[in-house]
Amino acid sequence: MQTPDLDQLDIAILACLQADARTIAETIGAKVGLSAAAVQRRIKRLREAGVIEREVAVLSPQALGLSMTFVVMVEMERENLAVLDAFRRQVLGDDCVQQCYYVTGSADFVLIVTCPDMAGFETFTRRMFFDNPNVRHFTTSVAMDRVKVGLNLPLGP
Amino acid sequence: MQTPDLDQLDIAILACLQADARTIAETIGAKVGLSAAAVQRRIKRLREAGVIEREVAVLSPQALGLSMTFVVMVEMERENLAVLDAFRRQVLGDDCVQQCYYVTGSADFVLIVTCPDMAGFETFTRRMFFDNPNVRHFTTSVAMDRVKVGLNLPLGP
DNA sequence: GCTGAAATGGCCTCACT
DNA sequence: AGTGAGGCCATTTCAGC
Repeated sequence: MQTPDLDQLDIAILACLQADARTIAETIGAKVGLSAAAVQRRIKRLREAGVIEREVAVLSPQALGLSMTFVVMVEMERENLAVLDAFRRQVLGDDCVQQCYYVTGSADFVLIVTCPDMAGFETFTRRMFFDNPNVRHFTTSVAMDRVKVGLNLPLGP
Repeated sequence: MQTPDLDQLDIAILACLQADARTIAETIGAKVGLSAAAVQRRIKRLREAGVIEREVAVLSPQALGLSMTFVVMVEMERENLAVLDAFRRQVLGDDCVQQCYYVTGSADFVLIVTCPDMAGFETFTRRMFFDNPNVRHFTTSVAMDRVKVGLNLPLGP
């Protein structure tokens, strides 16, 4: 990543695309005051520059039977690189883990986990935590409501 | 949401689209063993049924100068509906807040926050927490690494 | 260099089989 | 569900600013 000189037009285009990637160039052009061709040229440039990392379909967790979300704070036994890396790999390979952050503070990792039900989550905790001697402690919070699920980054000043 | 009878072909199509929403129907068809038109018919159905909620561009936080991510646990003063709803609205209107979950446990809310820098986060904490008498306590964890940022839901059995 | 207008080409859509 | 005609949209080209 090297060239993030984005003008206001780029920002406006990005705002449209992160709201709806299927917005046609003509519509965007009308909003930002550019021709459709110019919009598409900029989109192509933004893709190649990596400002637009990818374009994805957002699926409904409910429709897929994944109605439960959990926030889990994980504290590791000893913070050496090998242990942390092993846990990273385990997290990356587990489909239940939607997100994982390696953080400062009392916990080492924060996980956002989705499961079909409570039983699924128990199976998850077993394979992820109880079977892992390097996990000292974990704290689970059940998400009663997803107030905000951020896919959009704040744009503009 | 009422009609989640998805067969294996639907699942396979969804897997393609949540990896890359720009995958053309012909390519998907070759993978799953269907004609392009059949794939598009299914995609249309999945969109109308709400299984595909939307299609969005994923932007690079770095490219937009949002290099810092925080996990914040928030504890409210008194858990009455008015206070909680007010906080919800505040969260929804704040661009720094990427995600927010209302959870069980010692904390009431878990926030995922992105800011350009530490100063930006301090400004955020002031307007969101210190200026809010209903916030009893909050704990910040700085994300040193985004190990996994889940946009993909686990598909299949 | 970036823009807008027009021509080309690709993909989606729809009617029909 | 597959096939093919039609239409829409992205892409390229070219001239102008």
